[in-house]
Amino acid sequence: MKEYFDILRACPLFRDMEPQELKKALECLSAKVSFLAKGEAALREGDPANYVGIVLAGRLQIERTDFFGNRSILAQLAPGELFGESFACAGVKAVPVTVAAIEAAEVMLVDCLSITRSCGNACHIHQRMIFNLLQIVAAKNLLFHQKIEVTSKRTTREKLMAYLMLQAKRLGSLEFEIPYNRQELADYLEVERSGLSAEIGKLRRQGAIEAERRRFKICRPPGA
Amino acid sequence: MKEYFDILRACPLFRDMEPQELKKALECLSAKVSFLAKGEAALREGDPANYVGIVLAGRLQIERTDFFGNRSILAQLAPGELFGESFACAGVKAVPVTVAAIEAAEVMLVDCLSITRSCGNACHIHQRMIFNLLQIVAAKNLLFHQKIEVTSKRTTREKLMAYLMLQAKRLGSLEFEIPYNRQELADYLEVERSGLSAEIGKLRRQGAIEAERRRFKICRPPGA
DNA sequence: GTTTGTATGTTGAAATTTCAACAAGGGGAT
DNA sequence: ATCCCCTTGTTGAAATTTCAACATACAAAC
Repeated sequence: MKEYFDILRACPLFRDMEPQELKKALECLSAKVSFLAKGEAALREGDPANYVGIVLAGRLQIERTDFFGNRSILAQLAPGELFGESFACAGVKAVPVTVAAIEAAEVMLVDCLSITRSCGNACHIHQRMIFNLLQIVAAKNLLFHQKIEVTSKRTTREKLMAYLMLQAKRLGSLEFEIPYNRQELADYLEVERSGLSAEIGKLRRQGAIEAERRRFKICRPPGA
Repeated sequence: MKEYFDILRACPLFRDMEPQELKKALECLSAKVSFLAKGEAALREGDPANYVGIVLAGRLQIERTDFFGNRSILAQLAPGELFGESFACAGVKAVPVTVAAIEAAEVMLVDCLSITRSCGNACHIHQRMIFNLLQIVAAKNLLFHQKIEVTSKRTTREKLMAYLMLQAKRLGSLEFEIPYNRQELADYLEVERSGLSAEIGKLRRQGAIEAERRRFKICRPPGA
């Protein structure tokens, strides 16, 4: 577990914990580490929802595919971020999503009970983790709010601009890179890829944005 | 605060607390109660996000209205349920939603810090509330997951059927009542009201469902 | 009973999305 | 350089949604 110490120190689950405490916490958690190839799943739809996952390296994507094969992307995860924690904390039996690596990745899986159930000797560590978990789950909530805000727009164009404006705001610049390619962006916005490409082309020709692969620049904010 | 004691005992924030403890907790929280007329807002978009609200009576709706006046309904709240807790716990400055009463209602507002900040004398009560809050926020997360699952469908028909199937499953019967009228249902599904009405009519004529105001019956599950 | 207002259903035209299919471009492997 | 695969852009037809407008039904108020 030593090699992951620095990543874990930065993980919000262990926020405000001394190195010593983190070490103790890790002993309590009896975590196991998995290595994932690109495309492999850390959690599959239907798996039991006891586990909290922590991304140690690489990037993963939370997605869900319906009956007809339509993929919907819910969020993307970077090192230090958690997944599965909402399902585990809410006490559902099975996870309704798949968490898949979009590049080679490493994750740590922890039984959620070993976080929330206080152990005898170091109770305040568990309390700290529970409190941190609360903030993490609440922050996830905000992410979903944002996704809903974006996807509730009725046209591809509006969805795209809403998404881009949010990213611009988040990153503090009108020029930025997004973590999705076209297909993934379409699956996040819940629209058709070809229609999205068409709309990007139109906005580009109108001089509202510049777009080159994952790099975007907002030249004229919408409503102007 | 006495008159609300029974509602509060059933509120998940106070789960697994003895009446004595609940009483102590309430002293800590220094809550204030508001009475709301139909249509009045308990929380308005842009308000500071320090407060956790608890519904004491009546029903409220979490909604958000964009630039162009398009309303989007995120969830509906019944007595005992919380609102605003995610924003407060995530530490955002302002709430991005409006919580409005759809009928005369009473709510209790509590500063979130008074929940999460342990006080000197009854620490375990705060710990219990933090733990309960974690489960509540996680459960909210599931609600958003469901909404996203429904609204990610591409056609009005699919959204409607996905929503109805979820309700049927939740309520354990193919015949049930929904909490939304047509306009509200459209705002939840993120579609046009007239298109929704048209689609309901079509499904009715095809014998797939029966629908009368808020009462629905699924006669033929989709895919059959 | 009548009035009034709200909720729901209907319709046709315009706008938009989806779908399928293909073209163009980039990057890596050999 | 060539081949191959993957990503992105383009296009036209079919399907769907939106929009505006109006008809009908229902419930509460007078």
